Amino acid sequence: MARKIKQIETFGNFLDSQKKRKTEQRNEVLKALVASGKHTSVDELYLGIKTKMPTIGYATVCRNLKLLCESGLAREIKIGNQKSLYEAKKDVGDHHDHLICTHCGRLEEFFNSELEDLQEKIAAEKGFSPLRHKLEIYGFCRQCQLKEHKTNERID
Amino acid sequence: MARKIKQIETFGNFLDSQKKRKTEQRNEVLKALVASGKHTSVDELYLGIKTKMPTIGYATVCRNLKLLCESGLAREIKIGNQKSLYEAKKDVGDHHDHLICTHCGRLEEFFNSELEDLQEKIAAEKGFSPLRHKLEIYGFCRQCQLKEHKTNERID
DNA sequence: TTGATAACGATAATCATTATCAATAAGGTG
DNA sequence: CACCTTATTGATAATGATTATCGTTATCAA
Repeated sequence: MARKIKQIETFGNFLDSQKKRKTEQRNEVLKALVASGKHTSVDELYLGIKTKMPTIGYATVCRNLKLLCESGLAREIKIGNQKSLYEAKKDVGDHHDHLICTHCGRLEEFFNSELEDLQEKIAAEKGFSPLRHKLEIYGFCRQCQLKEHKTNERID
Repeated sequence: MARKIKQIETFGNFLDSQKKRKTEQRNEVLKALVASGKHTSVDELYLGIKTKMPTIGYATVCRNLKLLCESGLAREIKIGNQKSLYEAKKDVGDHHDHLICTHCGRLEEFFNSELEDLQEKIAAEKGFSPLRHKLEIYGFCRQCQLKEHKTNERID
């Protein structure tokens, strides 16, 4: 077991560069996130890691997910007041936007380079030097369009 | 005093259509938001309204700001874990996106129809029927680019 | 090996927002 | 107008994810 993951080394280099220490917990959080392969809540990761490392604390998982985001290996998805979701990036610099169904909560990713270029252009026109962005498009997914014919969307 | 604002009537119609009651508090919240003419926090609106209506409660301001959003007369801006900001829309259906300076917090609005169209197209390709979206572009504004020459910001 | 201290685990604190609930008032009805 | 139903209010407690705190533990450079 304990298959080596290429991200472990990247993370290690990041920790070195920041003069931060390497710990079992940090590796476990990274491995759990990569293994999940999806948008995952802190709770789910916490419970998963607890089976291998029963002593780990919730705050440690939170702290180290934030650290992974700083390292560029993970990304936080935060929508409104909902709890944060985290996901591992396939590569540093990987990026995508989100389509969110307001009816069933389905979350779909997309990437469109035309859109990226256009945003770059718009920011430049306003004198901004853009670093990153967050685009969420809300609507009804295909399934919910079929199932529901009312359009009286109500969010609360 | 009490200059009539055209939004009062629109809001009244909305309340009628939803079989909700017209109250002094609802009008005051709407008027305060329109008068502020900017992105305003609940606290600021609450304190402002309190000078004219000392008995109003914080929860009432919160509730009615949400209601104004439902009516289409206002919009909520929520970034990360920060407290919500609200702004009056000039017209129902008015929409814009945001450029946010990660250094000084400057918030700038923009609207680009090409961008809107492209998003519509992308959503349709994925089978989504889009209702609204939220785009935030983070980076350095012009002033902060001049002041700061370090580029130690993380890109994702 | 060891000392300084970063990181940990457990838990309390934070803080914007939401829920609760008794009192009030909107607005329809007679 | 007086009455009644109940939506809305104001005050405050509850919520809940996240962050801060703090004593203990573990990393790692010397």
